[in-house]
Amino acid sequence: MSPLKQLLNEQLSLVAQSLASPQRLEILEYLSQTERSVDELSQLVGLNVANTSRHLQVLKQAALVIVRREGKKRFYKLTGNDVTNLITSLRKTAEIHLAEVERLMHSYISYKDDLEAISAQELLDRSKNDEVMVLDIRPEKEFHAGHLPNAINVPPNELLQRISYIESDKDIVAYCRGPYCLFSYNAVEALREKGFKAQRLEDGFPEWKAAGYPVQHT
Amino acid sequence: MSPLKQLLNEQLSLVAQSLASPQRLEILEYLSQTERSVDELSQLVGLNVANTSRHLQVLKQAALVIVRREGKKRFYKLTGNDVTNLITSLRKTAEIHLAEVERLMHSYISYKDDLEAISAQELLDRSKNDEVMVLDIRPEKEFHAGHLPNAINVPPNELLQRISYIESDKDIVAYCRGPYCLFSYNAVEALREKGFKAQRLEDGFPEWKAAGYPVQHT
DNA sequence: CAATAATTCAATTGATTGATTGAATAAAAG
DNA sequence: CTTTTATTCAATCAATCAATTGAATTATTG
Repeated sequence: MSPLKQLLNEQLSLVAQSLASPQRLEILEYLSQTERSVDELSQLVGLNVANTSRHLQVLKQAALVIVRREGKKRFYKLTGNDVTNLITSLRKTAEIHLAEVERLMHSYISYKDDLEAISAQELLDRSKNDEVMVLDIRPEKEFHAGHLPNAINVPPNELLQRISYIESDKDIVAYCRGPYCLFSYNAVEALREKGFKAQRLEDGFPEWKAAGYPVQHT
Repeated sequence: MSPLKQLLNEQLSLVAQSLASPQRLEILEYLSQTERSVDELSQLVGLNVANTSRHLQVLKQAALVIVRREGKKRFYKLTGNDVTNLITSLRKTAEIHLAEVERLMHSYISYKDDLEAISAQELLDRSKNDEVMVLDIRPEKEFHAGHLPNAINVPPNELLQRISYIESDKDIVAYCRGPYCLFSYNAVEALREKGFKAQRLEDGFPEWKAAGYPVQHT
């Protein structure tokens, strides 16, 4: 191997190494929604602060996250959309080729086949003609950190109450954190029971944003 | 972490783990050109056969490669274009954010800034009007496993002789194995010295193919 | 100075494990 | 039955080293 390739590949393998941990992948998942402080993350992923901090150092060294300081807290966020793309790419590859992943997806998300999803482009087209109502099924905080244009936030824990108030003759599209997030599945199921025409967005908010589609901040 | 996410992330981390090795990354680089037998690969990357075989098992377990048997030999190839995309994604992320990678790129490829490259889409547009001559600077074997439409193969070791025979008033675009391959840089440099108007294609053949652009087999 | 937030340190656990090689084995071809 | 090709096995060397935790430390705010 040429010395250049050797050195470059060592760097790449370092980045890959930083992704080779279920805990860190989960941290990145939370960060792909919005920036978070260390102790917020430590609660979300269920690790203690010291350990969480350690994992974040590893990700920082691989240049996947950066820190911002604000008062006593430090907020970590992804270094860019390309990080989301990288993880999406990793997921897609695993999903396509790893039988085990397919099996898992099906055993947990038996809807997957039934509720065929709408693509980002399709949603965008239909939105232009004001044909659809878009629901963001994520906690309020993540919604405010960025969401689809004209999306209405319905936090997952308020789903059932809120659905009763919905009045619309438009089709409904729901999305949430990403392909492995169950919020939007639950929402679509509940909406259909109420008689609405509802569909899931193929991917979640991070993928939408990373693909360069418009994002609104409210 | 929910049991589903836990299990899925364990699978993803397995795939990432398989990428966390300079040797395996190099193997994948060679496989992204065309399928290869074990001993062919072992020579290319400079590892003995047993060791190369072991690395290939790891990649196979991560579902990044598959084997085809033909007589006494076993040919390994990537499971799909998404694998190339995954590696491209990994590279892009490292390139954008890791200072070390940038430094390496610049110290070895000082041309990078000078010889600004042409994008895939741009090349395709200009090709339609028959404005450009496309050169494939890779070994003959890789060329025959697939190349850009109407590309002319100029193996790197024959570069200097072959250039003397080129007669053309069209602009020339050269490409090779990928962004870290130096063949096309050398070609462009040599061509310019001869007075041609020559440019590099931004990425190499694997990226072209993975992006879904047309591929020709000769 | 006290309280809060996060990092760093030292130590433990637990695990591996990861790359590598020579030798044995298997599978196919002639 | 021999040759070729690749896999698998057993063993070695080399590391690590990775995740985790409690305690000490640093930095900031009030």
